[in-house]
Amino acid sequence: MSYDDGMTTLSAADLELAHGVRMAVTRLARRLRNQRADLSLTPSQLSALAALDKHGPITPGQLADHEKVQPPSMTRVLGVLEEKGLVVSTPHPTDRRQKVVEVTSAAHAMLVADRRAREEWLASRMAELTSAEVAALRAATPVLEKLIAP
Amino acid sequence: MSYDDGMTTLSAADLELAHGVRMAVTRLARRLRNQRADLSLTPSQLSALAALDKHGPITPGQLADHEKVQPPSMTRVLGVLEEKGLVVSTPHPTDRRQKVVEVTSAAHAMLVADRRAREEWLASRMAELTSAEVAALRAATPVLEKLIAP
DNA sequence: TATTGTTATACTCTATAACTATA
DNA sequence: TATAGTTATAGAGTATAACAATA
Repeated sequence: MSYDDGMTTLSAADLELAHGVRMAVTRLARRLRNQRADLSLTPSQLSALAALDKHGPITPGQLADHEKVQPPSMTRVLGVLEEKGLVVSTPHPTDRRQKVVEVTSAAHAMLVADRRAREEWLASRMAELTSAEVAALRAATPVLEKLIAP
Repeated sequence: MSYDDGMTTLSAADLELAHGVRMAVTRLARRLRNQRADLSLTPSQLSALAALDKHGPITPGQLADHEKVQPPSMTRVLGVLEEKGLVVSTPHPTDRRQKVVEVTSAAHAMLVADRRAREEWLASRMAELTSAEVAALRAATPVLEKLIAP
């Protein structure tokens, strides 16, 4: 593959492989999303809950920053999630203006089960591959991760 | 890889590979989405425009079905796209209740340029891979496509 | 005085219901 | 009478502005 320093032009072969990778990755990601069970949450609610599960107990302001929404929007999202018993809030240990929210164990279990179900779907699809195809997939996974890196 | 006929249990190794593939594919797809230029369109508008570009001149009703929205919603989306000069509508050739909408050449060029830019970004990322890594990617692409199929 | 979070209010997007034109 | 599309209206969701509590 040619080296692109911003001055040279990418070769047609480079772009053709990039096209194939983009199409395959984009479509498989969509298929995986479609396998998601109906959790009766809006995209914003699910995204906030997953971020909270991943980044541990944080304040609503920090979560709003992470999710790139305004604080009043996060107030509403957290209100719904708390009503559903998916998050709980506790007073901030040192600053009484703030509070700290975290996912409940029920919400964590729900998220884990959902990820697991999608991975089981993918594994069952992979069960129809030849061993050479599985090997190709295994070899490519770290390469895909490397593309994501920076 | 073990064969899953719906009765046997998936092995831990199967699920581990599925986990790695899911993570890599999901994250790379997100990175690719983030590379999208700001086209000043809402997700619904962009999705409808892309579907219209792909599936040729069709009626608003067909487009609403494809996009899984109600006809009145599509009326509004198409109104915006028409105002922006991205779609044009013509009378239906045989049924005067219907009409046919299609993307303008400007909109088509915009979509092509946007895809091209994302593929150039990906190609520039791939330029930092070793030739063995590129080969692994090339070998895995048809496998990813096979997983999507149905 | 500055900051965190909430409440008040407006705007956007999509849905259902009602309407118009045509088959 | 049934169908395609539009208009009227309501329900979510998010934003900005104003407010209350605390640092």
